Amino acid sequence: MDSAPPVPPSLPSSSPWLPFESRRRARDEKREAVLRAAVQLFLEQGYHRVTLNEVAERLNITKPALYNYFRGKDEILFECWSMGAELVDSVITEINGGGGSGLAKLRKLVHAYAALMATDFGASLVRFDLRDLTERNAAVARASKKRIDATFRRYIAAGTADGSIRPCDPKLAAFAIAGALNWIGHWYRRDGELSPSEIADEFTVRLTEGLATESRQQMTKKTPGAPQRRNSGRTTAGKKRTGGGTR
Amino acid sequence: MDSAPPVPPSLPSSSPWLPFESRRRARDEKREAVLRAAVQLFLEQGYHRVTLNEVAERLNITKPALYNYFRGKDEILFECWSMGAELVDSVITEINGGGGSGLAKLRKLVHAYAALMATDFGASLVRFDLRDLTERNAAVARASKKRIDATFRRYIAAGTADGSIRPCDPKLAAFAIAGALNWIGHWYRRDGELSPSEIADEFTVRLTEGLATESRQQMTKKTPGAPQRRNSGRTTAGKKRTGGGTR
DNA sequence: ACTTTTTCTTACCCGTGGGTAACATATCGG
DNA sequence: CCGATATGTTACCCACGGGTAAGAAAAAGT
Repeated sequence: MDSAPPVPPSLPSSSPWLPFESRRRARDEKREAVLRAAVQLFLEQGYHRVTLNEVAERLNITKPALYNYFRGKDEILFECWSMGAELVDSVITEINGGGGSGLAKLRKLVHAYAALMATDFGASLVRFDLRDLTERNAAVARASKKRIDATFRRYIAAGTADGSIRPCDPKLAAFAIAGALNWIGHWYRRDGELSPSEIADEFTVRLTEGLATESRQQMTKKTPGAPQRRNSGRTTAGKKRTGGGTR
Repeated sequence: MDSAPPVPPSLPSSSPWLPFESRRRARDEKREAVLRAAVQLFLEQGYHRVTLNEVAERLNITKPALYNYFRGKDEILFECWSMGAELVDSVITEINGGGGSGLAKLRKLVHAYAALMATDFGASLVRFDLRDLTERNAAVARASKKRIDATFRRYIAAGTADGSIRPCDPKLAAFAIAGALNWIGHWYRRDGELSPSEIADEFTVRLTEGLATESRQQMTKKTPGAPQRRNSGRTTAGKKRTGGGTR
């Protein structure tokens, strides 16, 4: 729990860094506790119906205490949103780091993203209204969303280029897949019949089976390294400019 | 503004019914005008950020005048939602009336539903928060949503039964398809690059190709006689042709 | 022990916006 | 032309909730 900070034992035990660090950590923990309480309430009742008094009450403090950690209600909302965005970002970084065909990467992303949608911070990505944020924060959030969307399209485009995915419009295919995934955040219930892993597994299959070049077959962990291209023509030629976000 | 009531000149002008009817119709037209203005503002800015004064202002009246037609803000929201629900219901009734395999019916539903998501009242189905309604109205809305979801599952189940759809879990398949469709209501923009019919066509293919037993092949354009926009420009670069601004 | 800094509470402000009351004005049947 | 009904306006109420000021209480530093 408390990993000893790199304090040389030769130093007097009165090192000012330890208290400082522990204090900062305590503060961060409290800050995060606020976010956990807030995100739960926001998802449960909706941002506008949750009062800061309620958030504070759940933490056994009073409303003004919250202002020690956040500038205002909308910043709390934004930080919740950011927590979710960071989760997605780390997933993407992880996948980018690994190898595999475009289809393989897409499947990894679908699987992880589906599981994320079943978490509070993950769901907040799609259930919070960016218009509740300040313009500055909203811009950050929009940029984040755009990067995520671009990742879906990039994997799909890469898949059509390497032959693992049939030719299709990456933009619309990404919309369809991301839409189905995002919607999980709206219907998933902790006390429901479906477990997050069940959902993730099933969606991974269902959302990509229509795209794969290799016809239906068990998609094992190992994606065949050399998928025979049934479309031996210059598949890359069909690649449409996807990168260009017009906005 | 005041379209002359269709009064046949042959009838005696003293018929009590015509004035009554025309009056009631005028009232209904105004009521609907309120809904059109409201749904637009709600989608644009979000329910909680729209004031009744704004709605009234757009109609060149004042806030209390709205109370001649609605009991309160939440009822306006509900009526907007209901307009969308009725559109879906009529689509379903139409499809149920016709024949075809489970897959065929599913495709018709996907196509019509996708197009609906690109309309104001259609989008309101998925972008309004049911928790803003009274408990009574929310119950009605939930029931409606449930019926729609059940229809998706029924078509899928019917498809697996008649062999047009491969075996799968109807519940999760319906979630995936409905999710992708519902998400249209969140990203579609009138001034975007994609026309509603393009979206509907593409989603019809993309969302069902993984389910069909018969492998890929052109699914012929036996799309139902939905009044398609004459925007038959084949290229994806559909111009930002957006006709009549209802304003 | 003392000061200083951080944290939290009590008490309050006040803009906002849904909703209402009272009154004015068309509209209609007769 | 005249009441009755519908429709709309001006002026107001007031609950709600985000945000702040001032100071107590608890840690931390010395």
